[in-house]
Amino acid sequence: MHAPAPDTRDQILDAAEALFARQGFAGTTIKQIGAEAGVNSALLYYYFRDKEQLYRATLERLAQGLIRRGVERLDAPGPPEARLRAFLEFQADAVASQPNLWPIFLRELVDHSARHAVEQIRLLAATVFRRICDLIAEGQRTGVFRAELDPRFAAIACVSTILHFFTARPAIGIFLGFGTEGPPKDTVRAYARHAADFALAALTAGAAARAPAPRRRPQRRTRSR
Amino acid sequence: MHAPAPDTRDQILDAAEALFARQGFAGTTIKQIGAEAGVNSALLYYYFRDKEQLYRATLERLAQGLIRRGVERLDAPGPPEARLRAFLEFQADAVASQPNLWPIFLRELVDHSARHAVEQIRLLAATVFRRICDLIAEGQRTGVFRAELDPRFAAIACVSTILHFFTARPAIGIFLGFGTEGPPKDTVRAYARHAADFALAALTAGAAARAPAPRRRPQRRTRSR
DNA sequence: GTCTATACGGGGATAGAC
DNA sequence: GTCTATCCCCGTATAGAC
Repeated sequence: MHAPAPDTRDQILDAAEALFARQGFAGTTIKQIGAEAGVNSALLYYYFRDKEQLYRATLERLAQGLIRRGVERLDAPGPPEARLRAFLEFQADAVASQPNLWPIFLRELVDHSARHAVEQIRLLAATVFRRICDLIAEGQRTGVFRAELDPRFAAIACVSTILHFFTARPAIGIFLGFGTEGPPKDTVRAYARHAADFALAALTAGAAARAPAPRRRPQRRTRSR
Repeated sequence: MHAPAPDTRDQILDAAEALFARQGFAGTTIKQIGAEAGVNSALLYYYFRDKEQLYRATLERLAQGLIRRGVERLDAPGPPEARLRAFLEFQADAVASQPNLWPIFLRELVDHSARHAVEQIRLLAATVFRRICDLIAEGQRTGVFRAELDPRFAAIACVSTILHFFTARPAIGIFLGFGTEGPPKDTVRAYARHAADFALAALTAGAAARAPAPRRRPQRRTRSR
C-alpha cells in the first residue's frame, strides 16, 4: 500500500511505544518521548491531538500485529493438539522477542483496567481467543482432549501459564536464584516448552485417547461466524 | 501481643494500601492518602520519612499475612495432591477476598520490577515457593505426579493459572462476555476450581497412578537442605 | 514542519504555629 | 500530634516565530 516514509511520525510512535512499555502512560513525559525520538516535544502535538491519542495509537499498532500473526498460527492445518502447542510456543516467542508487547498491555490492564484497549481486546476475543476455544472444543469432540473442561476456562488457563511468567518475571528471577532482572533467555525458552507441555497434559489427561477410531459423530460445522 | 491502638498510623497505612493498590505508587498523592485517612497530609511526614517508606510499609504488612497463612496451608497434613489443591484454592480465595493484595504486588512488579519488595519476595521464595516445590517433588517420588517435570517450573505454572486470571481480569471480562469490570464472583469461583483441576491434571497426567501398591523404591530422603 | 517560550496546574516536602 | 501556609520543581499544552 502506501509504503514509504520512515517518517517523523513513526519515529515518535516508536519512541512512545518503548517508553510507555518501560514506564507506563503516566510515568512517561512528552518531553522524554520527544527526546527519544530526536524531535522537539512540542512537535508531538502536531502529529497527535494529545498524549492519550499517541498512547492509543501505540496500542493499536501492537494489537494489529499480534492478532494477524496469532491467527496465522491458529488457522494452520493440523490436529488440534499440534495447533494449540504451536500457538503457545508462538505466544511465548512473540512476548519474549518483542520487549514492548506484553509490558505495554500489562500496564494498560493494571493502570487503566484496559479502558484504552477495549476495541483491541474485543478484536482479540473475536479472533484469537475464539479460535483457541474452537480448537479445544474440536479436540474434545475427537476425543484427544478431556470433555469435562469448559473450553473458555481451559483456553485462559493455557495462556496463563505463559503470560504470568513474563508478568512476574522479577519475582520468578528471585525464586529461581537469578536476580530481579529475571531468568536468562535459555531459562525462558525452557520454561516456555515446559508450559506448553503442562497445558497440553492438563487437556489430554486421562482423555479417551484410547477411544478407538475417529468416531464420526454428526459433528457440527465450525461456523467461522 | 501489644494489641490496642487503632492508631492514626494504622489509619494512614490502611488508606495508603487501598490507594496504592488502586492507583499505583506514582499515581497516588500524599494529599489523597491524607484525605482518605482523615488527617492532614503533612502529618504523614511525622509517621513516615517519605512517600517511599510509607509504601514499603504497606508491602511488608501484606506480605507478612500472605506468607503466614500460606505456610499454614502447605504444612497441613495430607497427601501432596490434596495439599497442593488446598493451597491453590486458598490462593485464589486470598486474592479474591483481599482486594488490595494482588493489585499492589502486581503494580510493584510492573512499575518497579519488584525493587521495593525484594526482601518480601526472598522470604516468599524461602517459605511458600520452596514448600510447593517440595510438595511436587514428594508427589513425584510417591508416583502420583509425573516425574519428567521440573518441580520449580511446575510450581510456577500451577500458580500462574490462578494469578493471571486476576491480572488480566478486565480482558477476561470481555473474553467471557462481561464488561471490563471483569467476571462476577461466581464465575471467579468457578474458574478457580477449574484452574486447580487443570493444574492437578497436568501434574498427574499419565502418572503411574495405576502403578499399584505404594511402591517402596529406595526413595531418596527429602533433604530439607 | 519544526522550533522557542511560556502559561498553568499540581505534587512532594518543609517551616513553624498551636 | 496535628494543623496552615508555602516553596520549588516539573508536567501538559498552547502561542507564535521561523
